[in-house]
Amino acid sequence: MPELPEVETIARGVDQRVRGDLIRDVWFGSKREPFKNSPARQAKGLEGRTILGVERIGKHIVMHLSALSQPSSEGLRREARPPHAVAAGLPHAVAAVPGQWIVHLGMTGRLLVTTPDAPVAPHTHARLTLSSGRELRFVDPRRFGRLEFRDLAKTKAFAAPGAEPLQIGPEAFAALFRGRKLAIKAALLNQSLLSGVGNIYADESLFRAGIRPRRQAGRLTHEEWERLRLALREVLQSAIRLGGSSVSDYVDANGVRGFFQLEHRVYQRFAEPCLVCKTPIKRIVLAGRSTHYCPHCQH
DNA sequence: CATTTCACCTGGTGGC
DNA sequence: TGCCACCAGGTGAAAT
Repeated sequence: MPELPEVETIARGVDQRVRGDLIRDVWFGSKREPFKNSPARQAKGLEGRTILGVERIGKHIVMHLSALSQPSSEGLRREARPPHAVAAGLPHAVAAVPGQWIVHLGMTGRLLVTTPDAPVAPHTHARLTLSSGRELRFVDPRRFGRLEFRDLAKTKAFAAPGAEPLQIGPEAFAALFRGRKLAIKAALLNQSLLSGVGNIYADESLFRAGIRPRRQAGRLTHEEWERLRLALREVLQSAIRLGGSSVSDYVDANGVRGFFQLEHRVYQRFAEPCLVCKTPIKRIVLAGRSTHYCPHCQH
């Protein structure tokens, strides 16, 4: 389900509503699927900690947690610092033994802030009771999502391996692809090169850059790489502004759908006329994924 | 090592 | 209404 814009929207929404809150109690609904480390370990890492902030890294949602038994910090709640500031430097009051809860939504995962009495959806795998009276829930029918707790005192800081598409500059972007033989779309989807791009935004950015998805990544011209970098940035930023794409059931932390699906120009528009030239949109399978492009506008 | 394919899951849709 | 094939925003292990 969620790619960079959807994950960003959810992370911002969750951050807004739970930053500074204290996790009173944690409930996990199943023992196996979504847990990279055991539910017991995760509960131990979460309970009694204060949520310092929530941010997106690649397609991961990273919740920064205070050391155990730290009092809920009013200062932090008021400050409303941008999420990346939390990662950049934790305040010394809580820097001793912080931890991180890392949520990956897979295809169908949702992270929702609700009231405790809201009906519990099927496939709810985690419920965090917060001292403010809110509840944070993780719901994931297909169970491709993953939950993990990390203790920074014992492991190195979490970082997605790939570059952030919204930050990367022209030279670094070109360097990702130079010399590679795989299709440019497959390269865009490779999270160890770029982190955050998925099937929708790969197709949409290639259309906007006028590049066919099957082209060899290493054989694009420098100008094409740059067009692609800018198209990708533009498409991701627009999608974030519109709250992401709701293709079937995606909703943000407040249960609200996104609107970027209305801006899709090729994704899931097979056989429909290209919005630029009226040529029917093609659909192929590439890297095992449904792939859409305009045979006239993309070269 | 680079690249491709497939399994992992559930649920929705459309054809018969 | 039922059954079946096919499709879906992702990823990592296994195969090539």
